[in-house]
Amino acid sequence: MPELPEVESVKIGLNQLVLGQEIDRVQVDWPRIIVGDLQTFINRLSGQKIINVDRRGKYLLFILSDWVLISHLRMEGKYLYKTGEDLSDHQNRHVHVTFFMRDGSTLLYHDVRKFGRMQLITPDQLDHYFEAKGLGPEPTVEDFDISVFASKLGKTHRPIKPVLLDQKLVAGIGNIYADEILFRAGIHPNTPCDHLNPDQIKALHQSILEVIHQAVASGGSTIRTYRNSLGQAGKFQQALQVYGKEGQACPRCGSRICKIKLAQRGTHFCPNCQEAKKV
DNA sequence: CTTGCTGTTCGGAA
DNA sequence: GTTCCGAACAGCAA
Repeated sequence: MPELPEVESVKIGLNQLVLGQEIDRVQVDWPRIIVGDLQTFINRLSGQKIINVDRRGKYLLFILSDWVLISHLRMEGKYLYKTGEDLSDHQNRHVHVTFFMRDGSTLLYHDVRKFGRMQLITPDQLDHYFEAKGLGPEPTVEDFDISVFASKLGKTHRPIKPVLLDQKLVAGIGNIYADEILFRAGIHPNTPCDHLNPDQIKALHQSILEVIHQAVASGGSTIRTYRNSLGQAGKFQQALQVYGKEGQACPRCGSRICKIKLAQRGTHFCPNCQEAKKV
């Protein structure tokens, strides 16, 4: 489910719900969710206080007294917060990790496909963790430098879409926003990166900043099942122009939106507005 | 019933 | 270095 805007919305919701809560104990019903030793994970979380909830790319970061809990929601991970009296969803078969708080409330991790992952690291390992993954800059005006972006694009002949997805040139873009960004920039998803001219790179950089910013402001997109931790759907799906619009009229020129498979991912684009650049 | 599709990431093989 | 494929899973549509 979640790309950067959805994770950001989850982060904001969690900060309203669990800030200052102290974890009493943790129950894990699907051990594969946890990276590293399960018992160590459980032991270390007992007694930890939630100082803050942060985000880097699509990674959710629970800043605890002594540890950082890194949580990746992958396709369908969700957090549900329940007060002490509210036992709904405790028996839900898709709840795989339960955080029992000292005040009796609970934080449930719900993940239908069980693809999500959680890992504990120390605060001083945080920078190294993301550096080791090669995670690119946040798509913000402050962090996302166009000259660095242009330089890296010029070094690869790969099609632009999978490059946007691989998190290394810029963090947080997933399949939905990649298609929307390329449509707004008027660039065909199959265009080799080293064929993009300076105007196209400028348009692409600008589209990345704008689409992600607008999606964050809209609380993300709810395509099938996404909800933030307050149970709210996103609103940006109403602003989508090509994703999931196969066969519909392009909002700019009226051509029919195409859907192809590119790097094993469904890819939507307008064959007229995003014509492949001649090589 | 079967097949193919889905918002992600990782690792192995060609 | 790049690309393809499968794996990790469950549910839904055709």
